[in-house]
Amino acid sequence: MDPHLLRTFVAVLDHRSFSGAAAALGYTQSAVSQHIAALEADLGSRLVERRPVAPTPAGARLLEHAPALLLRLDAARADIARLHQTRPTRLTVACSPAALGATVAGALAELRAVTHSLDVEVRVTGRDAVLADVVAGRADLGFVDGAAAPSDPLPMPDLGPMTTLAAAEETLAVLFPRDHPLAERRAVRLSDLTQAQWIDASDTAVPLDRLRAVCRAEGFRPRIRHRGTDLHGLAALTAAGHGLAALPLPVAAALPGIAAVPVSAPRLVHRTELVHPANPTAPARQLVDLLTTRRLAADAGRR
Amino acid sequence: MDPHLLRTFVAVLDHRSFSGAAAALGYTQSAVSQHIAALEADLGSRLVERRPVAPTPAGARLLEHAPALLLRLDAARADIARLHQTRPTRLTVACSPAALGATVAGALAELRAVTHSLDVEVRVTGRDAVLADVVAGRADLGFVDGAAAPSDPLPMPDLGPMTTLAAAEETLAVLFPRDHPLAERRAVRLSDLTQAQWIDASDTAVPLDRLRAVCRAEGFRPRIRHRGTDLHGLAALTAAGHGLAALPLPVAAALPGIAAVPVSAPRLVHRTELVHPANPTAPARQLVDLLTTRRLAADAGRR
DNA sequence: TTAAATTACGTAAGACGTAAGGATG
DNA sequence: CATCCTTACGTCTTACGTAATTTAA
Repeated sequence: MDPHLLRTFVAVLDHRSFSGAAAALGYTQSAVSQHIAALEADLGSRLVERRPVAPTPAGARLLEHAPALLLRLDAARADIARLHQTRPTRLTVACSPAALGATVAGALAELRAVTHSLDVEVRVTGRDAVLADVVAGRADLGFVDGAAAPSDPLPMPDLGPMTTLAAAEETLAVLFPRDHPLAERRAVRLSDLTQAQWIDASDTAVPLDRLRAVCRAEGFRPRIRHRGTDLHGLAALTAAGHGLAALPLPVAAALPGIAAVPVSAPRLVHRTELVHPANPTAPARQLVDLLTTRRLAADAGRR
Repeated sequence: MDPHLLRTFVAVLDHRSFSGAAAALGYTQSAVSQHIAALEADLGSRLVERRPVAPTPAGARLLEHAPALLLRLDAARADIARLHQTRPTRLTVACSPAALGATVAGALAELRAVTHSLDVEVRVTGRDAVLADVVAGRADLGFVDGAAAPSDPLPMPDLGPMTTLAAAEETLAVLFPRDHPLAERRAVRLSDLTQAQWIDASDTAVPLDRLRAVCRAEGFRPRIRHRGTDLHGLAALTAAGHGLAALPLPVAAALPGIAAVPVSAPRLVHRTELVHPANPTAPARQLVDLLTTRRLAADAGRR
């Protein structure tokens, strides 16, 4: 199970094609064919159904492991690379769309005010890509968002030594089209909406399986899928009646054409967490410190 | 980062010797030396200090990833192997020592009574080895134990698609020597014992870092280390005054020469969880079903 | 018939063992 | 000086590309 073979395996199933994967990876078709054959020989099962290209049951099992494995391999490499990097003058922040709210933007502004000649780059990507970027060292730190019980941490996959820090907690809201019967409500119960039409926008809004988990309920069946990280596009889909979506209230309230209604039950918040490697880069540590002291100040002020 | 190279890397640091690792892995010293050199060239850092053999900082980082990576590689292989296995006539159960209490033993007995010609094997190992055995397919399922708040799950590392099931909850107890001042108490507060002398017996008793985690306190400093899975030996160490240990009360009460005192605060239980792959073998599923119906019966009886 | 995967085969790189060479306690 | 790691080198295996062959929509 050479990582190269796993990488081509994943690419083949992503592209649903041997030749497509070959082009993407810079191999010839033949090499890709040999890779898959080698993996299948090694594991003693057919992994890929050909024409059309699709995973066999064994291939499906392998697909549950291979991406995580490749990610952690990158994480190991990045962890070591961080050791002999010289103190960098650039801070790269990976961020999921709903995490880029006032708290995060404000903290970044404060950081730029405090530091001189610090080049800050913000990459807005899907939730999984944030973690992947941080873990593989393509970003110094990341902000991920999700729904959770108040002061409960978000679940994170185990990809090596990482530290998380609560960055913000906001009211969770549901996006309705303006003419929806519930749009005028002061609040809605999420558990009443399990049978509603939802938009599967796992990169942008709170993923539906997360809603299922925090509500401990089935349902939240998607009607349409939204790819990408475009909040306005998502709002447009909701406004046009394609389905509902869950977002933090401050973000949702600023979106045009929709009604944002706070969630009253179960008691949930929208949570943003900062995640960074256990051995962060210097500017990353600076931002972490800044957010920590901010939180301490806020906590003190609240008393 | 070929898995073979990672494997020798781990072996070298385990054995603190190139030649020792070579013997263990069936290579020549030379091959091991070349493996390490190849890894170091690939990652661009020295990973191993020689004479004496020890990890460099970069090597230490890699050591946080390599074992998990290798384990998951085994997990992937085992997951696929389970697919084309024929319905087996043997059930292999991996079990940590404190998990093998009345509930687990009883369930196994019931299973043997119900099934004909089922060969059951129980492997008692350390906590981590239970997971490794299950994940790598050396056991059909495992029982792990630990301390937790009532009805809270034990934390599990993410090693792929796995299912856990609460198997038993028992009172948590601390082992004292008979002549200890607290030995006659009806109950003790764990939080009062952070400064006591403890035995580091992470394979057998509740690991000290787990106690720190559930108490949210520092302390529980080990005085002596106990390796292996021998409950009676552990009791002997405690009886001789080497230090305290935490175990489930039913197990602890049966040990000779010591006093077992229930823990009253923080509110904690000793928890045993069954862990099995998402695609379990047939007899594993049978045992899971048996335990589930048992729990349902117990829950019904309690009302 | 044609797009697409497999097989055959040649070259070049890599992996491992043997054995000689260094370093270190 | 003895132990243990490294380097040099020879052999065998493996990986990949080119090109011919087979397969399936």
